[in-house]
Amino acid sequence: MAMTLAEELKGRLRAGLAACGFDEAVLERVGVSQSADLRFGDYQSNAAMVLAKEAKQNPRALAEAVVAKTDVSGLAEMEIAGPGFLNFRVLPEAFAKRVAGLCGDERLGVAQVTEPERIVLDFSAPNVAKPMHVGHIRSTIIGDSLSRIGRFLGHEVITDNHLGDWGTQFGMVVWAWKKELNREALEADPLAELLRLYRLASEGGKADEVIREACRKELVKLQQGDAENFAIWTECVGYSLRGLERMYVRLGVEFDHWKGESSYNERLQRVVDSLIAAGLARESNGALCVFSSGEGKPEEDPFRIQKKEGWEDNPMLVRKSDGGFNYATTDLATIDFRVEEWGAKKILYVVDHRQSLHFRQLFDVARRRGYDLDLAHVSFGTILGKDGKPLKTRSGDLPQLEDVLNDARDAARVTIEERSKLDDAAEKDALAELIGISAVKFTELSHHRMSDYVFDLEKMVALEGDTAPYLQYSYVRVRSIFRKVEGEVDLKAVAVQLEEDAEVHLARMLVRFGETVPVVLDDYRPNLLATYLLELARAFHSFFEACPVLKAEEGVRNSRLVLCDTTARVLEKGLSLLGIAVPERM
RNA sequence: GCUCCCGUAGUUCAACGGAUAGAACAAGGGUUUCCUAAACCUUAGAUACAGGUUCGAUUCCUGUCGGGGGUACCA
Repeated sequence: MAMTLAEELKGRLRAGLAACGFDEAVLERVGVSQSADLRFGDYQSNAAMVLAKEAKQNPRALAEAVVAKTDVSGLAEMEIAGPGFLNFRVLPEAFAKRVAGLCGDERLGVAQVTEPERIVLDFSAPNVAKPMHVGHIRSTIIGDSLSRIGRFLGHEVITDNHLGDWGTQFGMVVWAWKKELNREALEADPLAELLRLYRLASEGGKADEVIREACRKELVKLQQGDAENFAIWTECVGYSLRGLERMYVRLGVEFDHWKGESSYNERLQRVVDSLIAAGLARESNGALCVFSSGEGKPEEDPFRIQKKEGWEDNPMLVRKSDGGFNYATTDLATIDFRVEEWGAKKILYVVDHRQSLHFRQLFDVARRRGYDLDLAHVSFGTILGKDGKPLKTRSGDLPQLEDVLNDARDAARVTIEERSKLDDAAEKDALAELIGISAVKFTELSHHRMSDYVFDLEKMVALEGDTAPYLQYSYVRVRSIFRKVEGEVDLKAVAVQLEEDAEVHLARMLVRFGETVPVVLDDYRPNLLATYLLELARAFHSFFEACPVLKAEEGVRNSRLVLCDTTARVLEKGLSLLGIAVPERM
């Protein structure tokens, strides 16, 4: 029922085209989109240019005919521009009507999807043996935001933290644990001791093949059910989970499930058996592998690769020559589980783009096993240092996430001391935590997920410009107005009137919320929502400077209060979809 | 070698195939007896290169150059 302005205009335009004699099939392809530049109106359509070409007519002549037959009265003014664009300039009263509608609308103009999907969202997935580092924020923050947006749009989203609790790093930790564990250190600071053990094995393994081999053997023993290794593993996981939970609480991220790789252990043999039975896997160099299906061109085949000698096989290993399983096996078992137990129709993996080949192989094998599933790798770029080079996971020198969050909080605390209106120290501390973490999250979400991301803590916590605090501040400014309103105002009964440019523009931005949120899921791009919110906040701040609210004559005042209230609600909702909360004062 | 991703102002980032490529930071100039100046207003400044498709290309295709990733027992 909540039709957006773009949809309403599209309907009017199609009716006009029908009146010009175009048939249904043609009308289906006609769209109306937001204009990038307001000089060309609010919305535009290229229908006349497209249709004129097909009908071999003059586009501007066709446009003239369409304008004559299209009724946009009460909604917009139509004009023809450039090579034949149909531009719609929305009338202030139409915006006013829309804003009044938002006033009583819980969903703020965002329609529910007509066909809800059951979507499994796999994100964050840190390794359990190590503390979270900055490299984990992309998946965690993007995934969390996508889950919130998916749910708001009406999808059934199942979030799952697919912990790395069963891989090679555990062979390393177990090996080092047996050799070097310091019980006292473990009791004093379990995560630090676990990290020490991991590094010991990691560094040792780099230099010494014997150590690498020993670690692999410990892993195989663990995976085959060795009691001692399992006991060590259980203890390690317990410590790690407590540390991880603390981070997720701070980040405000929750999961429906924490099903780590280990929970699929008993399924692995079955997966492998079924692959063999289906003729999909065979042995090669001691390992069990899935090879190319032979369909398609070799350069598009994830199982083929060209080396100097020509095209060679590039198989996916499902069992190593030492008998251990690897994560391809686990991922296949995980797909089985998600389909069988959760009825998944779609699975999204929010994972680093470096794993794209793995996912291409995985998805192809799933297809060959007969699944008709929508599988998507929501990949993202690398985190870079200020030198422009990737922060390498293996260096061991990545800043830990906890330190980053603390630094952000502390930087926010300094700014608060300088500028805040608050005086209570505890309140300032809480605000610092909120603003610091919001700033980190928003920095992440305002970037296109595919671009490499320069990690610059100073800029992240600068707290000015295109940042979360800018948005939060605009919310605070609105709330401040409402604390000073005298008397009760029934906003739903107000006649909204838009006179000033700043009012019209703010209304325009408010109305666009309903057109913005749904497109985020088209290509899994929270940054589109982040960008929209910045633009909305900018419109509000300009309005705030140009249009006094409380001092205005009552009718104007009430109309502006509606704009203010709707702005606050859209900001609050939009930020919450990004996983960011708003303060009442700052 | 093959393959995937990325090349946009000095810097960090935007831009469903649309019109004169938007912001922010940094730089310059202004705004506060007035609802929170973490703000507003304002001045400068960019699509790596060469072709192609198109009425129209930052966007799609081809090639070149540059950066990063992946390329069988790591995840």
